[in-house]
Amino acid sequence: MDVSCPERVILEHVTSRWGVLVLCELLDGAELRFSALRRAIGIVSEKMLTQTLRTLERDGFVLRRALPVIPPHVTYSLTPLGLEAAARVHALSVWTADAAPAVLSARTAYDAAHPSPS
Amino acid sequence: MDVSCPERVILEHVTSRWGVLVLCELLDGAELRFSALRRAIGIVSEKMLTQTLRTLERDGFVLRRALPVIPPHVTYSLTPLGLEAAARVHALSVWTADAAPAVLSARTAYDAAHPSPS
DNA sequence: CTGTATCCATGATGATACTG
DNA sequence: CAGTATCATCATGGATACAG
Repeated sequence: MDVSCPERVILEHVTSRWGVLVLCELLDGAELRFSALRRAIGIVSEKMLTQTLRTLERDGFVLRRALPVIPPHVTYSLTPLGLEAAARVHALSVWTADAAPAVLSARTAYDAAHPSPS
Repeated sequence: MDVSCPERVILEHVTSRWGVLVLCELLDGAELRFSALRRAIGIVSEKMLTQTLRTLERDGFVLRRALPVIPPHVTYSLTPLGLEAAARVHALSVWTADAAPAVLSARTAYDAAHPSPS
C-alpha cells in the first residue's frame, strides 16, 4: 500500500475486503457485538475482523464500546464520519450491483473475442 | 477474493490499487497510450498496468484501440460504463481527501489513548 | 466472550529480460 | 512501443491454540 498518499490509504481501508462489509452491516445505526458482527458478515476469521475493526476505529469511522464485565461485552457502531463513509461505500456497492449484468455480458463478449489458446 | 459474490469482485476491480488511478486518469475523456498512462500514474510496473487494463477492459470499463502499425500504437479510454464507474470512484476518492484531516486527527487521538507497550 | 499470538498457504506485486 | 514470461519477494488472509 502506497504510504506516500494518505487519502489512498484511507480509501483502501474503507473499500477493503472486510471494511466494506463491516460498514454496510453497521450502516443502519446498529450497535453490534463482535460475535454478532462476525455472524452477520458470514465467513471471516477472528483475526481479520479484529484487524479491520481496529483500523476503522483508529481512522475514526467505528466506535468501540467495551463494558467492563465478565465475560467481556463489546459493541461496535458507526461514528458520524463513519456513517458518511458507509453511505458512500454502500452507494458504490449498489452501483456495482446494478452494473453487474452489463459487466457480465461485457466479459462474455471479451472472452469470445479473446479465446484462450487451446 | 470472494468468487461467490460477483458484485464484490467488480468493486475490487474498480477500487484496486491501480484501478482507481487508471480510472481517474481517463476520467476527463482522454485517450492515452500505454506509456503515457504509465507516466501519468507514476510508479507502476508494466505488468501491473497491463493486468489492470486487461481486467478493466474485460469488465467493459475500458476501451482498447490498437492501430495495426509498426511500431505498435495503442490507446486506452473509458467506455460509457467506465465513465460512470470512474465518476463514482473519483467522488469517493474526493470524499476521502476531504475526510483526511478528520481521519488523521482521529488517529492521533487513538494512538494517544492506545500507547504501544514500550 | 473477545480477543492475541503464531505459523503457514496463497496471492499480489515487482524487477528483469525478452519478443513481435 | 507495447507488451509477455519468468522468477523472487512480500503482504494478505486463514487456522489454530491460547489468554484475560
